[in-house]
Amino acid sequence: MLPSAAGVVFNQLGFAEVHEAPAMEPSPMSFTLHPSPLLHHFAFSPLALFQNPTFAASSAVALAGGGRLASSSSSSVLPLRVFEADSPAYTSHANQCSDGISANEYNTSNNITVNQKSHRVSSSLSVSAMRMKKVKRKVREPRFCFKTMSEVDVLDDGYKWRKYGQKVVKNTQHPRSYYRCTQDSCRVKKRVERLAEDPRMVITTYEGRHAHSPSRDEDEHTQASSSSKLASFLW
DNA sequence: CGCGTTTGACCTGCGC
DNA sequence: GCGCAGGTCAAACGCG
Repeated sequence: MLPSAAGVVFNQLGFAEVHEAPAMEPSPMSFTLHPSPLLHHFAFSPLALFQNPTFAASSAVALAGGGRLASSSSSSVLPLRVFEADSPAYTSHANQCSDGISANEYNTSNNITVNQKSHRVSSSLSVSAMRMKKVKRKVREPRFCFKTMSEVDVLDDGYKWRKYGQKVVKNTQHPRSYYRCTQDSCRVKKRVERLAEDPRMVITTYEGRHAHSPSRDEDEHTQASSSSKLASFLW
């Protein structure tokens, strides 16, 4: 762990982890997310997660998404790392998230090896690497992943998901679940699994980009809070 | 009855 | 070519 701003550390995987102080306290934190032009590339807005009670109750949060994150208890603004689908940085993070490769197993020198081995899963082989192999690959949607400490597997991110599969992944105790957005024309998918090293941590990987707004039916009618306005601004 | 979950079968791509 | 592993499909089932 590399210490950064107060309450925020970058772990070995390069994720920004936001810790409550002390970590035992269950009281929710609130965050201000500064919108980034890159946010719209992703399947959901991290802000919505932070506004969600389930998510906010997590004592530790790690993100690999767009934008900048600022804790309300301090004025410091934490720049989050933004990954594009074909970038090596994204690749390494996506692979680690979705394929359970631990930080110990991973280093930059074996980047290509890891990519090639699991490109079908992550589909984030760099263009040059793909040309090298002269293999035609299906173009995948932008993906990113994050992890949260949570008792529940599926966090409410404002969208409606339908589970379409579950798979036991090799060398892990916990199955990986596959979800698809229930919206007809929407092809966004997400995978949910628990970290092998720490089952308290939930890894969520989003693939694709929603072509619609969140379907939080009743809430939209009953709540006219400024936070929801801000959320819709970000979507 | 409609919608969501479960789960075994099947498909696909990679490494050997 | 074969085996393995991840990803998806779809029928069966459960629940409100």
